[in-house]
Amino acid sequence: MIPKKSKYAIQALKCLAKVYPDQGKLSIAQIAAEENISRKFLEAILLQLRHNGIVGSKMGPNGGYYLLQSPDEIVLSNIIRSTGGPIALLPCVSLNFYEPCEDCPHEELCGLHDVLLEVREASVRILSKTSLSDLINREKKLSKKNKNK
Amino acid sequence: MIPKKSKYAIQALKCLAKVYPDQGKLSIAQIAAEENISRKFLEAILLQLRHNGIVGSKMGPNGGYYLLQSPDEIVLSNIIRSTGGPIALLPCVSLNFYEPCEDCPHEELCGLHDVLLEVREASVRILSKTSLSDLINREKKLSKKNKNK
DNA sequence: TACTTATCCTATCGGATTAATATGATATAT
DNA sequence: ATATATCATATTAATCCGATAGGATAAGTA
Repeated sequence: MIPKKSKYAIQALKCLAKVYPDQGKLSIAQIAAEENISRKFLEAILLQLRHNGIVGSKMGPNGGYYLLQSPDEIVLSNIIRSTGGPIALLPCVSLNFYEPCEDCPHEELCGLHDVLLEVREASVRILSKTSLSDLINREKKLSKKNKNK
Repeated sequence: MIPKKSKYAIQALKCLAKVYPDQGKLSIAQIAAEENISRKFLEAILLQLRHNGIVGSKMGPNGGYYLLQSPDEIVLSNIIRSTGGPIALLPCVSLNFYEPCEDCPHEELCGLHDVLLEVREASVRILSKTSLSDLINREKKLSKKNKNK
């Protein structure tokens, strides 16, 4: 499971992506209201995203946050990792939260390790080819599909 | 991430699978020693696996635990679920730990939900086709590969 | 300059979960 | 009977997560 932090980060970035081209900038308060996220918690999240080079910010009146890359360059795997969310099912197969199993003499001989590597690769494959733009497009399609009913 | 409980369960069942055909039975103490797992913790885990119909047990001297199905019928997804390990990345896409997102008006219109469903399906596809026998076979292959070096 | 608006930053809190233990009851071989 | 093993429930200690507090800093505006 990924933490709420990662989920909120994705939601917030989706908001920023929607206003991207026109020097799109939104304040914490605006995003928090739009997505029903605790204002203070979101503040911490956006700060972290800034430290990870995903968003930029401007202080003062009329300030706010904005994307540093185009919405189709920002992919889910990157967002999840930048906010401390693990993708792998065990630390021993995690890229960013790697920790060896105690008493596993040879990781390379462990069958479970081997299978869970495959699982991680399958997950990352999907998450790293899905960008913010893709997310938005998906929602457009889903909404069309739903109207036809 | 899955809890250690699930990982230990898989290790313990792999032990039982290795002694399966000949009315294979092992005591908690034997498994705990073999796999370096806390004896008492393992006890709780095996109890849970019994309640989930995966192993059977016999009390008293010469007692112990044994598999109730053949090792190639017991798959990883089942073990993980039986020990409380979530596979999905968010509760809203989990089969066994489902919880709707608060303030997500229509789950079916959520792009993230849509993507994470794909991720879960990819993961489950692998985990539900990998049995204890497969795990053991994998380890044999890995060990051969390693000798050739 | 004074004031207001917004981000920056660090510290902290309560609650939940996790991994592990403790304790004693129950069953079954010899 | 006694020793050996599982059964069952309760408790602990540590960690993590989601959220909050409070003040510092920067930038626009009158």
